[in-house]
Amino acid sequence: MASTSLQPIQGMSDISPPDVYLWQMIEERAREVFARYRFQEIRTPLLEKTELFTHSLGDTTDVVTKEMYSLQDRGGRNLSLRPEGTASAVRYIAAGAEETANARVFYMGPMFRCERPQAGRKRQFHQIGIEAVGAPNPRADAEVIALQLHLLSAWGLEGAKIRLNTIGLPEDRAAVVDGLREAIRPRLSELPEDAQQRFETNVLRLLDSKDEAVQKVIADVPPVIEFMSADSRAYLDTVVETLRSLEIDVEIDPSLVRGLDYYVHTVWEVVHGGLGAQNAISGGGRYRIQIGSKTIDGVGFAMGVERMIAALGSNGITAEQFAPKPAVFIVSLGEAALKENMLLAQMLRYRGISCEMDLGDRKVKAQMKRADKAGAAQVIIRGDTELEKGIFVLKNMADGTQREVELPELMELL
RNA sequence: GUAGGUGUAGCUCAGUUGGUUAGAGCGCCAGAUUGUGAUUCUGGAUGUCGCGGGUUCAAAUCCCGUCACUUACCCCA
Repeated sequence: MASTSLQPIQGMSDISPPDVYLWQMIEERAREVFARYRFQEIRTPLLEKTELFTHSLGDTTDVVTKEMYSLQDRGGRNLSLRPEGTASAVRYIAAGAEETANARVFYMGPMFRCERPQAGRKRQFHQIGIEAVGAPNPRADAEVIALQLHLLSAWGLEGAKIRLNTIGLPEDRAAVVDGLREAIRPRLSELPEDAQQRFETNVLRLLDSKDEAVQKVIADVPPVIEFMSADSRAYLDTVVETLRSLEIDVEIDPSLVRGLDYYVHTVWEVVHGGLGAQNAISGGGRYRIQIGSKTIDGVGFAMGVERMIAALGSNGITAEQFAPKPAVFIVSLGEAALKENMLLAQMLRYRGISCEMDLGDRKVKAQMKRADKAGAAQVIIRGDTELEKGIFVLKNMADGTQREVELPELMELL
């Protein structure tokens, strides 16, 4: 058992081989898909002014009030590790000129939230996300959702579902809140105490409560869309219609709400079974963020990589399947051969052939065993006898056959 | 912040009402005739039983504390 001082801090973990190969696969395929949809990568700092997050996410949201890693630098500036990626991306876009007005960007990297860790929740976790900036257009929302599904299939994920809803425009918010309160008020006494408080502070949040008593009341409440303007309803209709024409199946979930204040219109979540309580692998939506003197409209999503990996794992997709294997393993016997084989290995590596060898003076059997474990397709055996004759024994590990070859032929066969 | 669970070999875990040399499987290393890998057989190494204190003739086992991990609530990816 490792001593505690050797462990990373709570809620953060090392990603080591072979796990890292799954991460690489996910990142590589994401880049391929993003390129097809013409999204470009941006890399923003992990540390930002705290106010960037309080202003864009909402200064009463849980993420901002109790989950940020905040600190003061030596100049007394209030800084925070980013708890999500949209704020930074939008800051970058708002700072730019005309050409970024319709930016399509993606990012991947660590995010930080100082919460109690549990299944599917780390304090340092990783997100892959995109932002498509531009005036609200329901077709853009649909395209982003289509991209999201494309990603899932590129990764080989089965069994994910999309839940979609609208939370309307800020102008609708008052009507929605009033409408909900009106509908719930007669049964307020049925709710537990904390839910009654939320009735006052944030009624919307009651919709996705896990509390049975709350759900019972919510079940009889009309869907939020009924309190919205005709425009907001038409917006959702167009999103759904566009998705249908792309043959994308979504489930409308009137109870879906989001925890960040910047969302408008369309919001959605990708959920997957077999993940534990945190079953959302991705959250997305359309947003409107005031930043400086500008208002940025956009639509995007962020996927939790750790949760994605858990979902893939429940589909039987594991890191081992993506671990690279050496093209060739070199077995040596004798001092002179070992020395020559290191030179051979170097030459092969410079020619782009991945190659592993044992630098000790272990027995052939032990070296063969290691070659097998490493998954080498072929093994070169060269001892002092081969060295004298100027030949190489090349063994095919799959069928066990082997032959003696000279250097030119060896190079051809590798 | 609140509540439950767990902490024994590199990994997964067993350890019976406290009883003396703490186990298994996997992995690792070595051997089964001379330089050949998935199998089989034989042998071997490795533990401050999370840490600290207490009860006891005796503690991995009981009690207290502490740390870590884990699951769930809140909320979120």
